[in-house]
Amino acid sequence: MATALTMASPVLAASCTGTLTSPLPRAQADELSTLLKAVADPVRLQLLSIIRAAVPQTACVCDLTDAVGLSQPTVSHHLKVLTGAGILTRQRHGSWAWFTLVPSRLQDIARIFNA
Amino acid sequence: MATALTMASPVLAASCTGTLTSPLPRAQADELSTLLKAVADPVRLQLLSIIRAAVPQTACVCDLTDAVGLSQPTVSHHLKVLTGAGILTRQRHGSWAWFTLVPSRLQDIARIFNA
DNA sequence: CAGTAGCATCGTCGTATGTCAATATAGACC
DNA sequence: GGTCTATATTGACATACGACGATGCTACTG
Repeated sequence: MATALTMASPVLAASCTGTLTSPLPRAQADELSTLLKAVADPVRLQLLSIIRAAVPQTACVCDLTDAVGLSQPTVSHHLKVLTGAGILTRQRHGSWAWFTLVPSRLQDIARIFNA
Repeated sequence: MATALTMASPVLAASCTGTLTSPLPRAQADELSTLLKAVADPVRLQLLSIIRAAVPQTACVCDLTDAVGLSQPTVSHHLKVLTGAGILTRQRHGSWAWFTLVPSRLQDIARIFNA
């Protein structure tokens, strides 16, 4: 029963997410809400803020697990949601998984409410 | 069991919602996510887009109910969530309830991901 | 004072979501 | 190969959320 949001690789277009300037058709509203739901969670906001503050905007799961004080599977789940929304990218270096911010994706969200 | 989000009058500070520039404490992440959850729903995005497109950025429940094709109680519920988040204001004129956009509140959301 | 129209609230139901323990997988190192 | 470490997946559970029908509440209208 994996929803689009829970899939690992990005399933949302990296651009063309739309704005609120004109009445949204339901399909586009669904797409936008999927992106917004990804960031509408306190833990995921914390994870994003931590990764964003890192020198290269990158962090591994173990660091993040310690930072938010939740179990490793839970953190892994949240990172999967963010990755599925195209907000993070995942890279394996050895045993570690490094998650990197996709700034343009955050701009997409900002643009929804700016335009 | 009314949560903060379901209350009618705005319960979130109209400003000072924070950004992702530095690691967020959990309390602030909760506050931010409450605001974001309000807009992370396809129906509420549609409602906002419709109100935003209106000439004075205002609409009544009956118009919105027709536009999104859901029951009146459901639309009323969504409007309550948006009002509780400070994104809409409610005004009764006679029998009608007019909901008006609060543009600064949308800017608050944009600012989270711009900064 | 009815009666009606517009909106809000209540109670309920099905589904989605967040969390964890347990387990599986992948890679490093001996 | 065997073991340990880091991460991912699975299954189960409690809670939150979105939808509706039924009902309550106002305010206009006769």
